[in-house]
Amino acid sequence: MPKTKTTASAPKRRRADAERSISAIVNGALEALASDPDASMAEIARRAGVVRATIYMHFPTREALLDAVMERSTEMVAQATREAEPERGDSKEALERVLLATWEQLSQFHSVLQININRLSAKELHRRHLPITTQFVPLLERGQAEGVFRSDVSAQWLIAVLRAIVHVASTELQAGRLSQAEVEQTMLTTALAAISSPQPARRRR
Amino acid sequence: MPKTKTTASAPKRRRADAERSISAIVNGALEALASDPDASMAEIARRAGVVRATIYMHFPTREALLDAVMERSTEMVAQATREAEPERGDSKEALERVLLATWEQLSQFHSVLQININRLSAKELHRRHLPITTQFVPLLERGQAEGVFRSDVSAQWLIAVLRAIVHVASTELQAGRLSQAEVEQTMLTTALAAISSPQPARRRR
DNA sequence: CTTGACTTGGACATCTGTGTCTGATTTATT
DNA sequence: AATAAATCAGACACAGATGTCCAAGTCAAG
Repeated sequence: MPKTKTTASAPKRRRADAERSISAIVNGALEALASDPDASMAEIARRAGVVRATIYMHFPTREALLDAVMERSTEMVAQATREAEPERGDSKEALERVLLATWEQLSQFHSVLQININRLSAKELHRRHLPITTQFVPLLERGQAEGVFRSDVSAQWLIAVLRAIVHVASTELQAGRLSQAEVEQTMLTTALAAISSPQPARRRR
Repeated sequence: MPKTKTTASAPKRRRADAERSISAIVNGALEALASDPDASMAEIARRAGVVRATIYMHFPTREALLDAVMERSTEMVAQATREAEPERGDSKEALERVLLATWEQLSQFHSVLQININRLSAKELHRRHLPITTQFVPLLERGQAEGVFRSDVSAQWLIAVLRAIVHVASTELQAGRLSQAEVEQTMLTTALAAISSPQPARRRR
């Protein structure tokens, strides 16, 4: 019985061990590329506990594998973002919540991001990040409408800035120039400062 | 060959055409790497109007050439920064002035930066950027002392944030998501917002 | 002008990585 | 147990890049 309530539009019926291999490969790739952005297919295969030819059984080319890796990465971040419920509650709090959630994921994937910055055009990169970035749009626009986030620049720009700040926080942490303890706070205050609407006479409570 | 580590302070007496070749090569490399971060030595030679072997006459290895390219790039940015006089005048104005100056340079070198992000460790990268970054320190610390820039985070962090913002502005411009006209203003306001000291009880008049 | 530094053009060896193929073997499914 | 799918192990062709080398020619400097 094809109990195929599987994923997207292409439910290839594969054997169970094939499925296992595929995820082992993608995981291995993730692992290998994290430590070396130019990791070869051989190295990836090694980490996946698989022979190189097996990779080509499922991914016609290296590019295809990288695509799969990227899709998986973005999906995980998108998932985490979604679970942080960007639409719920106070704008600022929601933003902090979501930033923290994506933040944790990003540490794993910052090298994959680097890879994709290099191999994809800026346009393509942007397109593939949509599953993540689009989730921020309603949040930011709501905040803008409420006067909480600044409206003199586009929501798109705010998103770009946020991403940059999260990324730089990750970098500074890894470089040891920020301690584990202070990163999150630092990141959040800076992010908030960067996108908050200038307060002519806002009263804190 | 007892080649003692020749730094900038060891001006080998070369013939005039050698000097010419060297700068042609570095320029060609800059040009080639800008359009393709993985440009081969052959491609670089072609752009420099030189034969491949000539490159090896002056740079023992590809890495050495990349180092030279990087040094030149950072020196140019450092120069532009210096000329913007980071220490002069009102903190905020000085910062804007300096940011605009480096901003113009960065558009040329953002691909070189990418290359170095990949080939160098974060520590090494940071070290080589010192000629630029150190120039920001006095400016930012002065601003912090004046209460203009926020002091609840380190000046180092502020620098990292500024760099990220400049970089993202460059990216957004190239992607066409910001117009030539609005980039600079957007960048400046965001940068200022990100690092300005929070006004706890600023009163409107 | 003469010498030596520099460049050219090309050949060459070497290396690394990708992608293909094949035959033997294991494994999942029915 | 039978069958087909998947993996393994290893060889192979191919491409591209790096770095070396050399013989001949060109150019700058004394």
